[in-house]
Amino acid sequence: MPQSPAAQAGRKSSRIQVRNRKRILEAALEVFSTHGYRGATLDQIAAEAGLSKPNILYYFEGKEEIHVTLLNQLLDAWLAPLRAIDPQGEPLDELMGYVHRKLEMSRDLPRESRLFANEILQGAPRMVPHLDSVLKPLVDQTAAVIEGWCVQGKLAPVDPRHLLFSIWATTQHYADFEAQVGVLMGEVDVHTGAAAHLEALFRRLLTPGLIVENS
Amino acid sequence: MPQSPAAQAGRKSSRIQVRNRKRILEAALEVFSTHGYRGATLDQIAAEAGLSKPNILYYFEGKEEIHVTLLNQLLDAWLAPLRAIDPQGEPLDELMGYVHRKLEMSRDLPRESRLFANEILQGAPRMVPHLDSVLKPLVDQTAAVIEGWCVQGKLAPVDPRHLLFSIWATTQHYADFEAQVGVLMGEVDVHTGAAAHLEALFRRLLTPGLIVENS
DNA sequence: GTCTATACCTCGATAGAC
DNA sequence: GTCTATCGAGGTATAGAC
Repeated sequence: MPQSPAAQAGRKSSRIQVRNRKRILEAALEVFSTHGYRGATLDQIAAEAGLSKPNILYYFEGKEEIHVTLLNQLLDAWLAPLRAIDPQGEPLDELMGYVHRKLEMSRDLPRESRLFANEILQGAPRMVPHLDSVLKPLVDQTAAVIEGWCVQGKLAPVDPRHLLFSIWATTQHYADFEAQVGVLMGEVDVHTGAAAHLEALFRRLLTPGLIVENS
Repeated sequence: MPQSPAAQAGRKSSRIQVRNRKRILEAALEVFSTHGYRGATLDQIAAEAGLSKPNILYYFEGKEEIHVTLLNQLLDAWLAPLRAIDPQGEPLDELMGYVHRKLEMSRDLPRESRLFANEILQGAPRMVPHLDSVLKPLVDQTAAVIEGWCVQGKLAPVDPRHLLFSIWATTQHYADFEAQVGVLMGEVDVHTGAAAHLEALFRRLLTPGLIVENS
């Protein structure tokens, strides 16, 4: 009597099982990110994955488990640039590097961005525990580092958390609101313009000792 | 044979009809903004409005018409601060005033913010025509004004459209991602801190002639 | 492991009494 | 104008053959 892979926690999986789970999650990312949790259907995911609907449910207990698995699995990669900030590095370089890496992620991984945006926008019903246990400690830690840089005078005084919000908001905007950006910018190279703009925006904010030029 | 109010285009409406349509739209704003279009149900809207489900459908042709009506009706109020930018005013004051008005709208009208965010995030299927006919001309016009200010040296050189994106993204972030902001900031006064942060962020970007202090 | 068939439910919309 | 009752589509999930 074969047990569903969804139920067998620690058991070893065959290559085909691993491959199918991957295909399902890839398809689910595509569908959930464009239609939201409620708007996505198992039919769409099955079609996208090239499997039958019952076969999907052989690998996952249900729609919700697919979604939660996806969120938790992608959060690590999504937060990698934040973890990569080096407390020993040059403060301005570290933060500007973070801005540009986040912007590149919006360009290269827009589906991930929209997946999280959809979830948080609706109150993060399936992610609050994870936000609390994973994101919050990481942000607290990073905030302390930035705070230290400010005290040392390596950065202009800034509230670390609001700074992070601004970086997230401005960079992810290009992925999350792409429909609107597309209408307003037409066919121009959005990414290059955005990179230059955000470079100016955050460098001016963070550079210590800026004053108005005497004329 | 009574005709549904939904069908009678130009006919005069009774006071009770006006009131009920208002109650339905108010309820719909609450429900659509927290669950998205697909996640919202007529049952929820009916319960929120204190009416029965068929009664809702006496006033509107269907779920979609309620949503479209809501979007088109609220877009005007939502864009008011942008229209309020005065080409004759002091450039820096006009733009900083816009930033603060947008931030106050995120605090006072978070449901409107999330309603639009949900819609645009999923490709704005029911709003692209309106974005094109209403938002785009307004943005083009405002961009020209800002461009002029830059040429006159009243502002630091800046791409007007990316500037607007940054203002929208940073201010609306506090409404759209409130669930995440709440987890990361706890019970502190978010609005006051955000206002101070955005004041610094955009004033530094836009002030002409900033240089690094000689020490 | 994967399929067809189907049970069962939720939801949008309608019928028809009042 | 508003209600109860209900239809039919579409959705998640399961049964059971292969």
